[in-house]
Amino acid sequence: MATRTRRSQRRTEALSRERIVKAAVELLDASGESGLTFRVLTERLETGPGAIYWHVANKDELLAAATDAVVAGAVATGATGITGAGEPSQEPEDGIRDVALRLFDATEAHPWLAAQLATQLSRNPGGTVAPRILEGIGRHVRALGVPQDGWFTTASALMHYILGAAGQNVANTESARALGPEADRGDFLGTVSAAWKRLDPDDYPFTRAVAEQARTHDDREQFLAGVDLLLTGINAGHPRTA
Amino acid sequence: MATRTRRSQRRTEALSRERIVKAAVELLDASGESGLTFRVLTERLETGPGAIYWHVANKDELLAAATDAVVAGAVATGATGITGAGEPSQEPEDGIRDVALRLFDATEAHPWLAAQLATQLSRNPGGTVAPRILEGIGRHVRALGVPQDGWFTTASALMHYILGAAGQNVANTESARALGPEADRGDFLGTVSAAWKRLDPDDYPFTRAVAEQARTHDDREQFLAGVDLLLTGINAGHPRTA
DNA sequence: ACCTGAACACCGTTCAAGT
DNA sequence: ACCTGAACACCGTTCAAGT
Repeated sequence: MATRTRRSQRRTEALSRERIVKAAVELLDASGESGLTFRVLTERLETGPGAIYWHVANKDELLAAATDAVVAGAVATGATGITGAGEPSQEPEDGIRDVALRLFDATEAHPWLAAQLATQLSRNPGGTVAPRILEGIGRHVRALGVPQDGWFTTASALMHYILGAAGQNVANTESARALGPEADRGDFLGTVSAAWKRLDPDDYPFTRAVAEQARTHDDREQFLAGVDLLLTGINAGHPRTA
Repeated sequence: MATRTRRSQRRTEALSRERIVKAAVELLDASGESGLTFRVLTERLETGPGAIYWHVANKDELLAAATDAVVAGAVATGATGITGAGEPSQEPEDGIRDVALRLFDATEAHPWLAAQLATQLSRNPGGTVAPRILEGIGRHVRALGVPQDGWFTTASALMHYILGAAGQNVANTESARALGPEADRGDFLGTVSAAWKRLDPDDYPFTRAVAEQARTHDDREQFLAGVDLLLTGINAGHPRTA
């Protein structure tokens, strides 16, 4: 059974918090939150559970680290509207749409992210995730000409909308996936739409009236429409004269 | 040990899905998601796990039912703006603020709700939770004079914002509680604010600039300010002439 | 300082058996 | 139809022991 020189050439790199978090993200991407287990993490990293606990306090911290890593990557890509030279390069509105879409796309690429963001922000709002997002949005809020005493409220409103909407998008994508390999999101939205049309007309007139729109809507477009609603409201409060 | 007539008068009511869900909500309220266990549920209801599984498919379904029950209660109270007589009774803007606040308050009364809403909507968007919220908001969106082809987008934007913001509010309340029994949310916000002020000035200029506002802000006010931002944006799109 | 791996307490879920 | 409760597979976490 050659317990010896097997795989001697490709020496396993030393365990590190970084490697553990990376493996965690991969497991989460591959099979969701329930797929992240110390057992499979242990196999994947070819160690024992004790080794992992040396680098990471517990599973909650591991999930937080995974969330933070992904958010950091999402917000960082594209340098948040400030390009190398330092010129503004885009209108503040576009900057906000940009950050929003990056977070939106991140939740699409990592379906576990949305629920995890809610949990992380909720259990540990003093953590690193909120500042990352706030900062990504905030620079543009300032550029928008919002008076300083409205900065926090404005940036928070945008952040809350983004997180809420991104979560809902994952919902649709994931549920479509759950319908089967050959089903697409159209099939799934059709199912939801049909269910809504079957609701009690007395109790759910609006939802029924809107069922058709739910079936044909584009998530990305709808997401941006919501951002624009907020932008309009924000700009109405302090008309830019420049 | 008198196995007999003990508690014969207060005969245990028959088990039912309703009783199970009620007990689940109580456990969740008392000790969070980790406090809801088939073991303690079993003790509380004086049965075996098999009995519970007769009424409920699994833990996920139980969590979904608990979430739905709480949302139903929150949205129903106050009859969603339509009083007995049938008169409008309030401006549509106030109706929206009303529904929003009810959901906001519900997440405050049931700290597990926000994260659970994200999970439920995400795993099962065809469920009952989304229609309930949509309907509560939708009636007022219609009354606002939004053209029909904008109904879904508008109501969805409001729902997403509400869910995102409510989640963040829980965050602050819970974290304050975690600081200790005598700590209030002011103590907690102070801690977060201080942490933000310690961030790298180059990486986090906005978050640092906003740290003081974070310390003194009122969650409820900020929540409503966001709703109003959206309302302004919505009304700007289709000026009411009435 | 970092890692091993057996052991522990606890979890959701099943199922043959009862009434 | 509804309930019992022992049993199963699996989970996060600990810790004495190694290097």
